[in-house]
Amino acid sequence: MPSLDEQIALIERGIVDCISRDELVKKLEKSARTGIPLKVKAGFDPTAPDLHLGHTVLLQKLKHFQDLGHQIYFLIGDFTGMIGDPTGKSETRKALTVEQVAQNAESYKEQVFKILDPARTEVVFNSTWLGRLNSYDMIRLASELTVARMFEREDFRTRFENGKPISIHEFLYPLIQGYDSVALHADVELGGTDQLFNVLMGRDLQRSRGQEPQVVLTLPLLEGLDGVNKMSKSLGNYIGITEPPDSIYGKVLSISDELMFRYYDLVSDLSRHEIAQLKQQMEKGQIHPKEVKKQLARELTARFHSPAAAREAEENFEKVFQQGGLPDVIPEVRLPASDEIWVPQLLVDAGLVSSTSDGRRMIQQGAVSLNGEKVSDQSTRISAVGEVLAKVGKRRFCKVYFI
RNA sequence: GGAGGGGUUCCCGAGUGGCUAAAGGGAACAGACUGUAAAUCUGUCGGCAGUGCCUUCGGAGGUUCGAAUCCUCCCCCCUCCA
Repeated sequence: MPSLDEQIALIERGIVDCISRDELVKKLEKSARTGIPLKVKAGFDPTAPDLHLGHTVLLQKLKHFQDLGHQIYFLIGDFTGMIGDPTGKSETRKALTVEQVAQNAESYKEQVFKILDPARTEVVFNSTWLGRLNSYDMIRLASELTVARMFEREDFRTRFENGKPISIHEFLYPLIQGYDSVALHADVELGGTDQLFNVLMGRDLQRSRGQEPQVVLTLPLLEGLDGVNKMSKSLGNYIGITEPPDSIYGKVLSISDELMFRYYDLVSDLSRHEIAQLKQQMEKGQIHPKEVKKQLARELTARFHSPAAAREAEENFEKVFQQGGLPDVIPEVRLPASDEIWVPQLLVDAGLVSSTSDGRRMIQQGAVSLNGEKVSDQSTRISAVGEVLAKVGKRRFCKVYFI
């Protein structure tokens, strides 16, 4: 077991808020003394079982606690998932069925254990205790806080001020999340900085029910590939941890140089010292920025796949994008043979463009080639026999077999 | 319950009878450039065998030669008053 100072240093790496540090120290001391591990909780939304790099910031921190011998509660918010979130502010979410939740949970486990140690992770569902609350319990829970307190949360306040709808039940979400901490007797809760309000709610409720309040740690939100918005599936600016090696590698390499160091800070296993060194060498011109980025891409690809897969992804990338070659794996499509086929139609059938109009546009823009020959006339027809390699833009390929 | 405001193409948002497939911005895609799928610049951005036709402006009807724009009913959202 590392010393208390070492433990705290590890825990504090990369975090934004720690409320409060004194309490954290006391809990760690007590745990060391009694040999009872701390209960560390983090909640996840059951509607999106595709974890992305942004989630791993939090998972890495959970891993730190695990490495220090503490107990992780990986909480799946299936109760709220089954109710659905009808705010409609982003996409309207549909309520999930019991089967879907179970399925998603399995998918979660598969992904999460790429990072966490299954032996020290308890996957829990908040429907276990929330499903047992009756109306009376819910109203009593709701009586424990005020509307004014709710408006402390920026999201609610701005939506209200901008005339955007807020459903009553949205006020219940922070309460429910806080109640989870009560039910689990959580010692520590982790969340993104956007969750600060919600996780603090757990402290209030624990206190009002005579429990020792949990320590709250918040982690920065990882920016998505655009470098501006937070990484999220709905914005499409994410790197999913189950994506194929080529895709992970390529996406990492596509980020800006500035964002690259943000990623290093938040998701790399390198020490702060090593990162600072890389940065310095790059600024001095001793290392090319691209090399620094490749290193990150290799590290992350290897983490979610394997070092071998990372090497292969790198070779593929260089082949395709630096030398304009072809990737090893090209999607294949079989189409019925015929005398001739209009090229835009071929592109639609091959799934390379969404409509023949789109296909014509691509041809106009000089983006289409067949067997390496650029197609310049949008009325081009080819005989539909044998096979043809169709390419749209730099990275949309399809091998078409006419049968 | 009363009064007022609003629902536009993937998103935000302009548009009050024809010149509007609908400004502008964002996203996305393509081309150039580049160490990169970054940045920048340029272009494209409803569908269709095609410069013509079809579908689109919350929904359904109606007025008109012609409607996102006018009328009727309905659905949804917001604000204020009660």
